[in-house]
Order: sequence, then structure tokens, then C-alpha cells
Amino acid sequence: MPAYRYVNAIESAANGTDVVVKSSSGSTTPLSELSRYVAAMLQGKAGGDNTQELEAWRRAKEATLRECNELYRRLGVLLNDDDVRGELLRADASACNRGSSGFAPIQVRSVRRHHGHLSSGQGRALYLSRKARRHAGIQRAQGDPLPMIIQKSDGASLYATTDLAAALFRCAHPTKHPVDLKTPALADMLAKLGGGLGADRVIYHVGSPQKLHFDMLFPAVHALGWSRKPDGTRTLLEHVSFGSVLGEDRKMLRTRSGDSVKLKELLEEAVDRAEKQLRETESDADKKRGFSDGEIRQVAETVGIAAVKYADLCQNRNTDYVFSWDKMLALQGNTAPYLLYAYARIRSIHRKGAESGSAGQGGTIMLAEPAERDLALAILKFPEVIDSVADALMPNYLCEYLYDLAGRFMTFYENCPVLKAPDAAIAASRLRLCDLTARALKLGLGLMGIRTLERM
RNA sequence: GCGCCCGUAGCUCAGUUGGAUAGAGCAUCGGAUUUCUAAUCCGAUGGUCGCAGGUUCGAGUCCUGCCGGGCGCGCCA
Repeated sequence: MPAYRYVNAIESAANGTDVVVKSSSGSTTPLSELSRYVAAMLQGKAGGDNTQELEAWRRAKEATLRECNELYRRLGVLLNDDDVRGELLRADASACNRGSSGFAPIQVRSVRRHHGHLSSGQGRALYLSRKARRHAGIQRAQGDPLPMIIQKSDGASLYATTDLAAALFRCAHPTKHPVDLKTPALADMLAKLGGGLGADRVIYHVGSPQKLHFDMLFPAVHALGWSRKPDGTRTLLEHVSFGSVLGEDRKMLRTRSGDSVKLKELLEEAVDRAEKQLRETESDADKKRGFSDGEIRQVAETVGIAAVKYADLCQNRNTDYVFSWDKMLALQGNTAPYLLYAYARIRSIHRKGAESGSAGQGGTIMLAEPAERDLALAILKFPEVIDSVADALMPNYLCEYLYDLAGRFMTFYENCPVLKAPDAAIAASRLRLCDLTARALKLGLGLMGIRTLERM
């Protein structure tokens, strides 16, 4: 059972009790006191015996990871438990308790108690200098400092604290990127994590509502000098934001509200629809490929998942988009199945070509027909497109390109017989065009984690 | 109140440093299968690029204002 169901159950149980408090926006937020306590407890700041609670938390975490890993496997995502850095949760805010010296040139100051319901004590925050703020392009009216709170009044650390620690972990490396840490507590933490990753580029793929958070985090990391490498260059920290998924009412679908669509269910539905379509063609005497039941399920699995991945990636990531089952699971038009179909058609030609002995690589490519020329020109654009996608981190450029490439191939396919070409030289030339197209499609789709099919 | 993002065809969206008659999918309508996979192809219909100014030889794209929508703003993540 996924962990969010435990959380939902606890939340509904607590509904209507005195744990419900009013948030600053006027709405009631249940459990805020309790969740604050839990946060402190997990960081060992709550005191008392919490063995039972810690055990419950451990179970919830395990259940969550199990569910995630299952989805990762199905999606071909390579992350596993070794990539989880839960220790960073313990990033200790006390590392900056010794005052501002550890974080120079950033000021660490106490923050005033903001809401009345906090426990006693004072939180602490990083204040970026005016220069650092200006450099980051953060303008705040009347220049009042923008604090990044890294320690709560009860001593617990927050999102910003762990993200700060995580940034250090990702930038630093014992030899490639040694970082001079002025606080022993931080050095200890880093050592325990193996000294850091020494990354050249760190990409934060996080929704756009958190833009402000990164606008504070990155300048802080740079100002602390953590990103500065021995050769004078800096680790690149990038927030690759993406828009929100909206419901039909145009309101944001929120993961934590629990009313969003579950990925698992989405994948099931996608695979079901792909299978239904496949069984339909199999029942048509003219179209049937002669797949076995097992093959049908395998193909449907690949097609369905490809459709979902592609539907998500082909949109400009910055814009919010309205969720629609039909769009997400479409099998016609600008979709993964269209690209997979183009690929399968090419592979089919190669299989038949191999049978008749006309297969072969290399040789001259002749571009006599307009369709041949259009296809060849598209193939030539491939490297340039890959570069721009990597640079701008916009997968939709790649989708747009691949759809265009596949479209040109389809036109070529309809107009230029390959194996039945007028002569052997033309056949060889067209076969080579087919092969180059297939390789571009496979590589491009592969970059988006989409597997190709030899037959579909 | 302050800040960020968005407004393009009936619907969902592209439009990558400003560049030629603004593109695609879906939907609608009409065609194509004795030929390598019809999950395909070809064609048609459909837009005052929210509104008003400005900069420019040239603006969907840049600037200003307005209207409409979304998101965020000191101890949630």
C-alpha cells in the first residue's frame, strides 16, 4: 500500500479534532502542529522515546520506495535505493548555530516569530547580501532582505536546509572539487556521504511554483563558494521548471491533495487501450501480423507506456496543461505510436530485404525524388537538434523533430518503393535512407526513455 | 499589496537569439489499399495571435498600460 494512503488515513482521522489549525491564507490546515513535531522528531530534536513513531515512519518510507521502484522498473527508470539520499534529511541546522562565521559572506540572523502558534525559541535564516540578490535578479520592494530560513524555532531544519546540504553534496568532491568548509559539522556530514558527487551541472527538475526557492538557493550556494571549482569554473545549477497539470476546471492537480490521477492507473489504461487497438488489427485478415497472445501483451506494454511518456514530453514544459485521458493515451497523430510505427515499417523492410539478399549498408545515396530529398534533409538536422535539446533542456524540440522526420518518412514510404525500386542502385540508396531514419528514430526515442519495436 | 508565468483555429497545444503567405494534432468533410505494416497517406474547412499603444525596414515574439486566468510571497515540502 502506498504511503500516501497512510497519511490520508491519519489526516482524515484527525479531521475535526483540535489539531486542525488556520493557515495564513485563511484555510484550515490539519495536522500542522503534529507534522512540525514529526519533523523535529525525525531529526532527533523532539526528545523523549520515539521508537514506535520512528518505526512507523520507516515502514511508510519503505512502502513508498517499494512502490516507486516498481514504477521505475516498469518505466525503465534506472534509479534505485542507492540513489536515495535520505541522510540529507538529517542535514543539521545546528551546523550554522555558531553564528554567521560558517556561512560568510552570507549573514545568518535570527528571524522573528511569524505565526503565533510556534514553539518558543528563534528560527534562523540566511540573508543574501544586496549584491548577491541583484546578481540573482531578485528584486524586492524597498530592498528588504529576502530571508531563506534554514532553522526552525524548535531547532529542526527545513526544505531549504536539506537542499542547501544536497547542493553541497552534489558540487563537492574530495579531489575534483574540494570545498573549504568553515563549519566542522558540515564537513562531517559531507565525509559521511563519501565526499560528494563533484557534478559539473546539476539540473533540478522541479515545478515552477518553487522558482522562488531556487532563486534564493542558487545564489546562496554560489555566495558560499561551494560551487567554485579549482580550475576557476563553477558547477552549473539549473532549475528546469515545468508547468502544472490542470484539471478540467483549470485548477492545479495537486499530488498531496490526493485527487490527482495515479501514474500506475494511467499506465494501466494506456496499455489496455494499446492492447485493444492491437487486437482489433489482429482480427482483420488484411492487417493481422500474426502475433501470439504474449507478443500482443508485450507490444501493448511498450506502446502504452511510450504513449504516456511521449504525451508528457512533447509539450513545452513551461506551460501549464489541461490533463486529458484521451490526449495522454492517444494512438493517432503526433504520438509515440506514430513514431514506433514508422520505425517498425522500416524494420519490416530490412527483414524482407535481408530475405531477398538486397540488404546492405554503405554506398551512394541518390536523391532524385522530392520525398527522398525531404527525408535526407531531415536526417541531416539530427545532430543539431540533439545539441539544442541538451542545451535548452526542452524535450519537446526533440519530439517535434522526430514527428517531422517520421512524417517525411511516411511520405517517402508511400511514394518511393524500396525493395521494388526501378533498379538495384536506387534500392540500395533507399535502403540506406531507411536505415539512417531508423537509427535517428531509435536514438531519439531512446533519449526519452522510449523503447522501439521491431514489429507492431 | 509585491513578484513570476500564461492568453495563438471549435478543443488541446507548437511557434528555439524578431524575418517571407502564423503551424500541428484532435474534431468535421472528401479521397487513396492487386505493390515493402492503412496505428498510414493526400486534400478541404477553420485564426483580428486577449485589448490598446510604442520600438523596428519587419512584432505571436521586444517595451508600456489595461482586461482575463494560474502560481508564489519569512520557520510546509
